[in-house]
Amino acid sequence: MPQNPTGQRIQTFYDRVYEFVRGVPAGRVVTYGQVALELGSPAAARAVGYALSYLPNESAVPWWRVINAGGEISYRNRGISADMQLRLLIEEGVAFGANGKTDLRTYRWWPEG
DNA sequence: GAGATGACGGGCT
DNA sequence: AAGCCCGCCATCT
Repeated sequence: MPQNPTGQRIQTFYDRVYEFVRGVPAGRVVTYGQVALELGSPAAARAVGYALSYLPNESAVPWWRVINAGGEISYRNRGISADMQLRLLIEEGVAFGANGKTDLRTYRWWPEG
């Protein structure tokens, strides 16, 4: 983990991504761009996805509740992980249509609200 | 410091 | 509607 000269732990952008995502309740979702926005870097959606790519599937951080702006599962069909994400969300009550999309107006979560 | 990397996003064809 | 293209960002070499 990165540290400053005095040995104190530096909170990187990635750390802040994990912190924010941990606050997303079951049955709700957020988008990559939204997380970036909430963290103060509106255009860092890509970096958000990159940060989540380092998490193991069994992470305490609910990475599966983060989807793209189109209401779809991303992950580029990389192995079984995309299927796992879809399954986990459905188990939590997030409905997906035959087009593979969910309704963000219904399931999107915003902090403090 | 320049170049590469990506689970993105929006605009244009 | 489905791609393609390009800008953006944090990190790592």
